[in-house]
Amino acid sequence: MDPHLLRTYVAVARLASFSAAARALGYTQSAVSQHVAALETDLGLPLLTRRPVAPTPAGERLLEHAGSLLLRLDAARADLARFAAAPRRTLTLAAAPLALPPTVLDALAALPATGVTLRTLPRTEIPAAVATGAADLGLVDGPAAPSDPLRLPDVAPLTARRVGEEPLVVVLPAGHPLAGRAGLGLADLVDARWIDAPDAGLPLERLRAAVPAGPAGSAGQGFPVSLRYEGTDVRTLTALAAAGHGLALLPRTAADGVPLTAPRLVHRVELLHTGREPTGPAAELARRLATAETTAR
Amino acid sequence: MDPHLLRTYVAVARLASFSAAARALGYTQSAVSQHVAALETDLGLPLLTRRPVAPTPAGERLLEHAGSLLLRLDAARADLARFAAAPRRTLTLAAAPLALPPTVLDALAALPATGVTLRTLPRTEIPAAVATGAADLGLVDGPAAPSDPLRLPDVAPLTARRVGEEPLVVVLPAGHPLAGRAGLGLADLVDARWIDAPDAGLPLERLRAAVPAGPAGSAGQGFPVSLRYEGTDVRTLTALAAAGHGLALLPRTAADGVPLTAPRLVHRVELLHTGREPTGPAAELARRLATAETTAR
DNA sequence: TGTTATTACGAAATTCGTAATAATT
DNA sequence: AATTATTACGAATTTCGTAATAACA
Repeated sequence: MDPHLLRTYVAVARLASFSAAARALGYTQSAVSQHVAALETDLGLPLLTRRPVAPTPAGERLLEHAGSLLLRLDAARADLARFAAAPRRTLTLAAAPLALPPTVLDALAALPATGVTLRTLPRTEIPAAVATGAADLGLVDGPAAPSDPLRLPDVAPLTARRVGEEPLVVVLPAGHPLAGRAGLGLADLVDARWIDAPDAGLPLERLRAAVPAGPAGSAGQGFPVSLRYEGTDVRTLTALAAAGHGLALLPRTAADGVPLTAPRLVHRVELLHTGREPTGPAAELARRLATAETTAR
Repeated sequence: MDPHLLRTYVAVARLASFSAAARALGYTQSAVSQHVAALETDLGLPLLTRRPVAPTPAGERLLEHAGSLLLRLDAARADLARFAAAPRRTLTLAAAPLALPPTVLDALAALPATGVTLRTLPRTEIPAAVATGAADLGLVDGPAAPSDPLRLPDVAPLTARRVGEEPLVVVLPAGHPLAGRAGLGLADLVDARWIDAPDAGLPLERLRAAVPAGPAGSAGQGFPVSLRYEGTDVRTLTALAAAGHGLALLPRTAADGVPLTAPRLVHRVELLHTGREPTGPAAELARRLATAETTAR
């Protein structure tokens, strides 16, 4: 299972064409065909049906493996490359949309302004961005039990450090029957209509798992979805919620809303960097965030 | 970064010798030397010091990456191999020492007796055993917030399903001052002496993270260790605890002890299998455990 | 001096492109 | 008929072993 073979196999499967993959990779049709054939004989299985080109069940499965395998390979190479590289003079920061609370923005503003690049990505892509060196530091967020670390996909040995934790609020449209209430429990809201915004907001899937059983034997799996928003723009999400498309759960500083009482969950932000100590501006930011965290407690 | 090169590099680093690695891998000294040289030029870094043979800092780091990388490769190959393999007639079960509650033992006993092999492993090795095909099914356990999934290292796309959850108890020696108490909170015990038994018991590290802040501003990191036990034998652990070497936290069915009141944690057991549906006896066991779980609720 | 890593070199295997062939729409 | 995958084949490269060399202990 040579990574080269895997890479071409992935390209062929994604483009659904040997020749297109060959063009994309700078190979010949012939070479691509040979790569796929070699992989198939190595594994002893057909991976693709030809005409139309589509992965077999085994091929589908290989795609899952290949994705994280190739990602890890890139991550390893990038990590090793940092040993030889000169200390960075610039800072590239990859942040999930809700992972920029005021503390982080302040620390960022206080940085001696070298070239800072800030990039917003869906939260699931942040670890990969840091691991492959596309970003020097990452800011991930998510719902978590108070003082529990986030669940992050491990693409490489990364270090995560908490830089913020705040309550969650529910964004309700003005006329909503619950709008007057001072505090709500998540369990009160399992039957409400929700906006599923896995990238801009918090993935509902996590909430389903977090709410113990549902009140009074509620069947189904709670948190029914009225609208799905696939972008990363938080203001769009709050606008949708205010307009009555459904409820949305956000950290307090991201939106005005009704606070959740005694929530089992908080919104947590973690700073992500590679296993070794960061250097240059990245180290500076990490230091500022660390002190901001400890003094705030 | 050819996997072959990685594999020989890992062997050389672990055996601290080119020639020993060559013997172990069925290569020549020369070939091994060339492999390492190729890897070093590819990455542009020295990975090993010679005489004595030891990894450089970059080499250390590569070892971390290589470990999970090669594991994932094996896992992918094993997973794909299952597509071609005949349905299994036997069942190999890899279980952590505390991951065999009565429900599981009952289900196992009720199986139409084909060849069943049960293997006890440290909990950290269970996912790898399942992913690489060394076991058909795995049973992992660990402390978790009630109805929260366990945190498992993702070596491959595995499926985990809860098969049991029970309270935790503290094993105290007979004369212990707290022995009379009906129920204890974990926070009462941060200053007690503990036995760290990451394989036989529950890793203390997890408890440190789980207990919010420590009572009355307790400094340090709580749960001081008086003895470390590295085996997987639960009876040894309970004996050590009873003899007064320190406290141990165990699931209720594994040991008599003082129950923990209102714990933020329970002991949870999950059944692990590969992403596709298991076949043969493995499927049978999974089915029995699923029904046992739902009827027990 | 004995063990162990590196280097030189050649045979064998592999990899990839050209070009011809076969199969599908 | 046109596009696209496979196959045949040869040149270039890579890989691994033998054997000589060099560097420790």
